Amino acid sequence: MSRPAKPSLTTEHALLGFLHQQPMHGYEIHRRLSETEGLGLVWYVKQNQLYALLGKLEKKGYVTTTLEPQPNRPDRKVFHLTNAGRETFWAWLQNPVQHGRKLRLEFLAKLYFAQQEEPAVATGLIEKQREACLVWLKTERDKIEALEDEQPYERLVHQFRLGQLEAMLSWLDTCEQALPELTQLQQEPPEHQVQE
Amino acid sequence: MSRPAKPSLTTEHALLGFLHQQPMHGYEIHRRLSETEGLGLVWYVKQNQLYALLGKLEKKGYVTTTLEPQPNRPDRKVFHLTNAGRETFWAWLQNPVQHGRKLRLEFLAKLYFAQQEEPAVATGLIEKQREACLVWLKTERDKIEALEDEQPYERLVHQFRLGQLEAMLSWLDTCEQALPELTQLQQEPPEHQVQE
DNA sequence: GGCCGCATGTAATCTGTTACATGATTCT
DNA sequence: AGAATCATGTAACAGATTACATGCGGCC
Repeated sequence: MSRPAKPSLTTEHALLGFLHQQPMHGYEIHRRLSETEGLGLVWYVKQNQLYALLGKLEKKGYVTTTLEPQPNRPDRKVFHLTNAGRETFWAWLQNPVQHGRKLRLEFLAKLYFAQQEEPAVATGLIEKQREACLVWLKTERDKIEALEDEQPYERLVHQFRLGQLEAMLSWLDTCEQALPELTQLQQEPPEHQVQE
Repeated sequence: MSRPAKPSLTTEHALLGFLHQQPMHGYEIHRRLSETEGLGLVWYVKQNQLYALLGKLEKKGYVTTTLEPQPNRPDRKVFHLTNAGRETFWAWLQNPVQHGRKLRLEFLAKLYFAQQEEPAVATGLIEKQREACLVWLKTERDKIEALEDEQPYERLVHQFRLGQLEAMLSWLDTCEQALPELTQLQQEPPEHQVQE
């Protein structure tokens, strides 16, 4: 009788984003993640790990698979999003990351997919992330003030985090300004076609 | 006939720093890492993982152990640095970290131990780290320039990294300025005494 | 009586990496 | 002839996390 348990929303949910665009087979996802453009710049997943992750997503019921025979090649295993998968993806996409160190990978991945949706999705994500960052920032500032002039090492630690957070916040502003430019690219005709 | 292989210098070498101060048993190291002061603020290692790491360091020949009987308690297993351990620690301590994401944990750990040595050790570490960061900074700047106005997502990715690096560099300056304050604390009498 | 501190670990699990395996086609 | 591309994986190992295990003394 185990309940679905917590979704916990980690980076692997980003894979659902590819299937949200259209059903896709593993090799194709790997090809996209291997490009030096797009998400591949931020997140590279090794081929074997990718297949393992896709298998896990199937076991959790986020995707189903169909086999597409190829002449003289192994069958393509095409992954399709289920409703549960779609819901999980949306939840993942719209929630900010809960730690500063996750901006580098996970937030950038969210932004990548958010930017391909309605502009409002990306705007909302950025706004929520900014709020989260501001809370962390305040915490660090308070800690630094509380330390005053004692414990110089501890102060340096918090100043490091503070500096990183300030840079993140100012970068989030840059993101917001770049959004129109970002979303207008989506209007151009798609380049990749999976079905023949 | 396997050679010692590369030392590879990871965070676990930080443990050697505790033993550099004086021989110590596992529980004592854990106690220090559990404090909200000092290194514990940056690096928390779970008890069982700590024992595993210490065992690994012993197997690699960086430490030796002696048993110190306790009345009504399990024997203390006291770890002592070997010459190999001392050399490895110094190499780890003096070399900058090789990726920006390692500043948060590993560089801060290096700084913690460096600050307890001669001021020149900390100064040298900061300077080397600054040089490494400047190289990364230049790489990112070049990439951003090369992109010009195309590929706005890619530009955002590099701008994120650039912002983090700039914050790191400015923080390294703060570190250097804080050094005198930091090292003068070392002159005060030690608070922790292991031997009775 | 129950929890915290002292002091040590082992075992099972999860996650990720490296290496290995297959087999046809197209490019150089 | 050899390498790269297409397309899928398995097996072995390394690392960290979680849970489990022991046992005494002192405090509330």
